[in-house]
Amino acid sequence: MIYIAGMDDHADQIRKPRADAVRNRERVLEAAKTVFNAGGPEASLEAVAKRAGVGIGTLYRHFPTREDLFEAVYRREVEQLSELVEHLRSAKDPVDALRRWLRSAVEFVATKKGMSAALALTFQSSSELAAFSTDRLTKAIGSLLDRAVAAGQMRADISPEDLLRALIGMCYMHDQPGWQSSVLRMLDVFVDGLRIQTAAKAKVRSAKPAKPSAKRNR
Amino acid sequence: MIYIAGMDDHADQIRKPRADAVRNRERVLEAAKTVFNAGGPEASLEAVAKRAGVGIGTLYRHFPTREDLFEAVYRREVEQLSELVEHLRSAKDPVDALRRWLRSAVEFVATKKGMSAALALTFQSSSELAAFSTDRLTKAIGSLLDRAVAAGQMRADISPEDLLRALIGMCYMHDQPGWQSSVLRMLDVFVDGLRIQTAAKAKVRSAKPAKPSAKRNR
DNA sequence: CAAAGATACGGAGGCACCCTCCGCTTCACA
DNA sequence: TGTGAAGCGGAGGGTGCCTCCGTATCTTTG
Repeated sequence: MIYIAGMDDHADQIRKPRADAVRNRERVLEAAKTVFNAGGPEASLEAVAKRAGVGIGTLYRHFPTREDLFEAVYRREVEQLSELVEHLRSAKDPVDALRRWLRSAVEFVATKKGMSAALALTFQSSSELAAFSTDRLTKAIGSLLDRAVAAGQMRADISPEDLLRALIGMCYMHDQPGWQSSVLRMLDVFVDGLRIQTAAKAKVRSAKPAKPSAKRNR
Repeated sequence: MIYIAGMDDHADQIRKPRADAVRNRERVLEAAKTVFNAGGPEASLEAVAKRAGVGIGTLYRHFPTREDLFEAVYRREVEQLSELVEHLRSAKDPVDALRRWLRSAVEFVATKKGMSAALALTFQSSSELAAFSTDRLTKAIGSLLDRAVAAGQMRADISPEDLLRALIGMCYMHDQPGWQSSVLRMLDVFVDGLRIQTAAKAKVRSAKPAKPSAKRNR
């Protein structure tokens, strides 16, 4: 829902927001996206203000707390991720749909650097973004999970929260070389564990065994 | 290896370390354990010094960096965890041994609060503790894993590093209510996924289904 | 035991960042 | 174009990090 000039509120007339305020807010957001993606969620807010060409006071007026700013930056991203479920709803194999969504999530974290920290907030703070993310992502996973369970292909004793936690946890380790392939492998194991084994498919299912015998000891 | 007074180095005589230095080092360690366990690894070092009844300079002389202090506190803990493997080596079922060790690790994290952060370092820094932990824990897991693989009960395409990463990742979410049972459930799923299914055991194996149908949507 | 070094102590001080507050500027509206 | 509401910037007070060095304390030697 965007406010458009000329879209008169017939109720008490409201002053049009000042142009410079709008502009500055946008600049700060843009700068924050860059800075957070580069330096993680601990990055200096003064650096953000500087990069936005704005006083520190201005930054704090628009986003009173660090979380507010973080939230504004990553809310859209989380939404995008959760909407990915729509595309997968029509897939034939519900287990595979879940697997694919999880992989997309990993891809997402790999691309946007601040993402994993944003997701981690889900289980660590009670900010607004946390609530939002938890809700959206839980529902997203829940719908995939339900379908697979209903089809009798997946055990029913795992909640979406559980799965989300596992996903986020694994992605949180995202700064070692090779983390991505490792996580993908783990997710496959995971999904295999969730699956209800039928006699016909009782064989090990692994998507792409990284290397037949993984390197041991460094 | 502890230095004992009277245990003469026959080489160049070495001055006995000053008593106050030894005492202070110990005090700082003790204080740090408390403070880190309470406030996490970001806790104020000045608070540590204060609690130790020592100047900040003294703290820094003994432990030049935050990591040094953290390492000194948690090295012992990690060692203890890795030694737990010895007890499990004799177990009959190698898969179960692995499962048990993982559970112990979770228990460990639940008890010592700074632990999960210490473990997370493993994949995030290149501190000495990180190297030490990685080495010890990788070997610990590796030995359990190898046994299960050799017995033909577990797939071979997962490395100890992978598993460690998954474990740490899941534990990293350790500050929400109910995390522990959630993680335990996840670990069961995980081990199930690792297992090579035989026709005889092709049934879902779940240790203790938390609640038959886990709460969905909050 | 006393003197002499060697060693360690403490905390002041410089730096970076956090966040608040308020005098000054700029904008929307009339 | 005047005017007050809205917004701006950055000084300033607070906290924590870490370094540096004058002073205090300990070990050793005579």
